Amino acid sequence: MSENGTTTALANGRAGRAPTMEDVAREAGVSRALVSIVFRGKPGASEATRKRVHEAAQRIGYELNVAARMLRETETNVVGLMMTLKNPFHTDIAEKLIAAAKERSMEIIIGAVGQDSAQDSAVTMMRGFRVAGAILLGTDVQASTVAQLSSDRPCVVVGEHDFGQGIDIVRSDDRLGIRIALDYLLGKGHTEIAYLSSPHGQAMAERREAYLEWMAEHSMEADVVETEDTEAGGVAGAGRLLGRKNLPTATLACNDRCAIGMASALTDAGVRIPEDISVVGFDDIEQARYGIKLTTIHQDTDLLAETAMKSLMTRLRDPDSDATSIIFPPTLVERATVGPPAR
Amino acid sequence: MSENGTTTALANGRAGRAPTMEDVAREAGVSRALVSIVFRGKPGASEATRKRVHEAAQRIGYELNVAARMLRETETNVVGLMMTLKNPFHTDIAEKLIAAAKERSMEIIIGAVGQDSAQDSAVTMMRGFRVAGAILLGTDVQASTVAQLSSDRPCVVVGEHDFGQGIDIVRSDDRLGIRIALDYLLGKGHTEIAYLSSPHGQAMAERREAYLEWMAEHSMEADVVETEDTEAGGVAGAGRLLGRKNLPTATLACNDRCAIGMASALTDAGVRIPEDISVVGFDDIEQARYGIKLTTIHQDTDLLAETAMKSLMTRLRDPDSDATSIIFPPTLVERATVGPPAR
DNA sequence: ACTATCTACTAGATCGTTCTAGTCGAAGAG
DNA sequence: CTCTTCGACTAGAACGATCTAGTAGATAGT
Repeated sequence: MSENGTTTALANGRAGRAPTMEDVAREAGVSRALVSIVFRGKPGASEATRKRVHEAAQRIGYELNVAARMLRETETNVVGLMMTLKNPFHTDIAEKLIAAAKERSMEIIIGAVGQDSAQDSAVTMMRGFRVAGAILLGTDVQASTVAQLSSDRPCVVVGEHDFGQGIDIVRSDDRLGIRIALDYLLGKGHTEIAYLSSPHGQAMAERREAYLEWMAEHSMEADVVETEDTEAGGVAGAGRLLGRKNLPTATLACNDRCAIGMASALTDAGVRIPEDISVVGFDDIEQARYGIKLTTIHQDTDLLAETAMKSLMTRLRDPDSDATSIIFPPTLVERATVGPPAR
Repeated sequence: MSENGTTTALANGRAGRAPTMEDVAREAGVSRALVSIVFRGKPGASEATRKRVHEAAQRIGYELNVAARMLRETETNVVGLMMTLKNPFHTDIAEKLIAAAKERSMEIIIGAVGQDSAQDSAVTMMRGFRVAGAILLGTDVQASTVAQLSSDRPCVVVGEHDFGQGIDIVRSDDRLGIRIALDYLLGKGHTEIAYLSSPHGQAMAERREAYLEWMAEHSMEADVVETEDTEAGGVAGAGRLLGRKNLPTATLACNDRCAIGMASALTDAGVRIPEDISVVGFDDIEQARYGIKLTTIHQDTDLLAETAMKSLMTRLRDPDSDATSIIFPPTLVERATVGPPAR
């Protein structure tokens, strides 16, 4: 740029601008290209110069410009993660995904969707960043979301069901989970079992289906309370139950948040758990372990996260490989919310 | 680029590459610069062409390349948000911040730090993206983190205390919160009040200080249980209490997560809440409303989030304005974990 | 001594935008 | 009629990296 000696001293501190590789190169007495090589850890530089470059960068407070890198790079190591911040099951998996990504020196950018799921903005963000791949945490992943993303890059959906070919799925066996819970309740002697259902997403639909199927198989009367998969939904569901002449002896909720809300509202109304009514949840979020000590269906978030990342890496390496559906069996974890039926 | 008629038909679909503004321009029959004007919503294009450009973009599936925009743009509208995904208080504020950002058509990128707080990677990310400003959610924001970020852009710290000049602070009055809680317990007749303390961060230090101060003022014997500000920390704290000859009549925890963990462990041990011991938390996270129904010190997350965003916008508009510390008074919310002392 | 191979390094093109400095034609002012 | 102003539009430089295609010098094989 400025090649005259007099300005050189000022040149590395262009007013108000962050230093660039050019500045580092000048400081270290090498070319810009070599600085790039050093920062990418690619072969082609001696140990001595690597050290010199890093020191120079440190000295002038250089930080790599991610935008410039992303623009030029032919293959990116950024993957997008769509999730709901307020969903503990999501944050649990997300934290593990981030760790898994770091191990593979991948970057994760988070596309947060609100409770009211503005999935479009997450899609726009990921497409805008040209992420190499995407991991979508259910619940209620829209087919259009998947379609828009998967046309240009591999996608793996965690916790939701079918989205046509080319989409990797990693999830727990929701049907099995529900059956395990119901078998367990039956073993305790329960025959009047209500189910708190959520209208959101395929996983929730399958849980509901599995409940109906099992109840039919056992010639029991299905008792579905339609509500939401949140604490507030659980409270609403409890309200519905309390309005009846008599309560079921047990309830199975579509997830832990709903179970926790319901249990809380029931307790408020003077209904004792598990003496008067038993409650089972689904997911085994961290909060299920405290306070209420919820008996629930456990999903292995470590396994889910690690597998999701592995699936994505496989597809990134070999984009034409077949998409896989990996389904893990959930397990029951007994805590304190189930007892024998009251009547 | 290719100016010969024969390849034109193929040119807009360069194999494997996402369409660019150039492609949109060709499709709409205008220049690349005009497409840019349209996408930025800047004046300089007629309504008719705006429509034509948008339709062309839609038709060929164009999505703006964020990296290229960020690289070229002189002033960015991206702000960084550092937070802990697994901290419900953070996710609560984060969700509101995201909404507040959207209203102002700002973008937020999340730098997630794990429980074990790897704040450096969040700093690297934000500096790498050249964010215009940063919002840092405590707890335990390191001074070095703030220093590195604030040298190049305005920073507002939410929930933590002093970081020297130039740093905006938005927080609740922790000292007042603790005093309100203790006054309330005293009003109920409690004189043996233990405090579960966390070593992380300035806010926690101030809460602890305020407890010691208040106890001294009231000539009561301070009883600090050193633990962590998580559910597991609460369990550990309860264990410590249960190991004693007799329990205090009330406990105040450094935050709700800790209170919930403690309450859970106490209940497991057969200690009734609030009959045998009273429990007060701090923060009023959503989970405090369910199950345990924790009496706690409420922080207004709506207000905190909105104010943080406002402070940041002010500083972005006028970087030389004085940094402000905005401190809100917290309030007590009575639920079900406090009663008169057992003895 | 001649060629081949390897390591260390560099110049210049390139990624897809935004920004700067215009051009062109129509409308309005005198 | 000329001069200015304005709106609509465009060409080309710039942003800060990575990538391609090299060069120079050392080492080794024949």
